[in-house]
Amino acid sequence: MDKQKLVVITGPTAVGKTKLSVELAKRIGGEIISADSMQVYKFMNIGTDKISLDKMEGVPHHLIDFLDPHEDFNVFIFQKLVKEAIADISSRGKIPIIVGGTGFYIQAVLYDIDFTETDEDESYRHELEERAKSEGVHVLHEELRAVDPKSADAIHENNSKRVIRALEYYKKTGKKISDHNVEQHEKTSPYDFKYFVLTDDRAVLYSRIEKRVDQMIEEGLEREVRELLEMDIPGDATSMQGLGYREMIGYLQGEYDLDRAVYLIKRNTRHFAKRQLTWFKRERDVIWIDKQEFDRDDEKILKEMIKIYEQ
RNA sequence: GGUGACAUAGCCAAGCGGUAAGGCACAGGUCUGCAACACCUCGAGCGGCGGUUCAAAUCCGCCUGUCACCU
Repeated sequence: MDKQKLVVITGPTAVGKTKLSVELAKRIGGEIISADSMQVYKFMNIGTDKISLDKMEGVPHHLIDFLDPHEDFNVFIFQKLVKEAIADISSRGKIPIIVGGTGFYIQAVLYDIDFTETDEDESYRHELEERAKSEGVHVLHEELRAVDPKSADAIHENNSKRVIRALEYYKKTGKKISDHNVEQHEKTSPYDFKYFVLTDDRAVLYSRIEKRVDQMIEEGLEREVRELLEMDIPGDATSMQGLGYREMIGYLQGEYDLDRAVYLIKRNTRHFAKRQLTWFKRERDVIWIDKQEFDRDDEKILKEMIKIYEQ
């Protein structure tokens, strides 16, 4: 049986994925699945630059605007929902188009990485988090070295999140996460996919980011964040860690003024874009679309993408 | 015009005679259940010229620039 066809459109934030994806969906008979860790949340529209209903132009969008901001979200949940969405879309004879900038999520789908080996019980993780605070991460890193030296080498000891996860994985499965990673990395994709990564000149990208942040402020990001706080969403919720939200909260709580908040949002978004680019550079099987080479003309870019898609 | 202060990397900033802290930005990178997360790596020889000294970013002189005050 032929593999399921799949199109991925990604790239750094503000590169212009959204508009292009709707147009592509219309031309190839596709539906869009968002691969964005923040656009899943309801009531978070301005800061996540969520696509509006009329801009969807009738193209169905999945995994967007459905989750309450109190809820947690992560790759594992994402992966499960995406599989359902893909099945749903293809059952209707449409092509799933995954659009979004969360590289880790895309990878999880494309290579069907297995995250299911550990259960839901988080008590051991909490215990490790406590110990990291009281005894220091260094101790945990040494413990990791004793059971899984490869991971200890790969994970810097300051990176407590990853040290803890590696330890948790070992405790729960009796296996080394480094071995698991190697296994998963060797997997071939169950899909017949085209993985497009949009990019542009760095300076152009950065100025687009700054312009977009200014726009968000004009559109009322402050009000949006204030309303979320009034809904009693804790500042440390996954949703509130999103770019723009976290910084606005600092401002609303009086830690700094609005100018500082805007500066921080711009800076952090630039950093984010850079990290995204770094991520995609090391991914396999990506097709880079440098907007500069197409005179930043969507029509030319679409033609190129469709040409590649039909191969 | 005069008097005084200051001039150290893209920005902020230590240094006070012994061979340039740190922070931010920028750049590069790691990532397999929080990923819009978390984490790592990374630069100059001190405004210019001359002098003192074994040794000067550090002391002296002149020049240039900036700021402050005065006329």
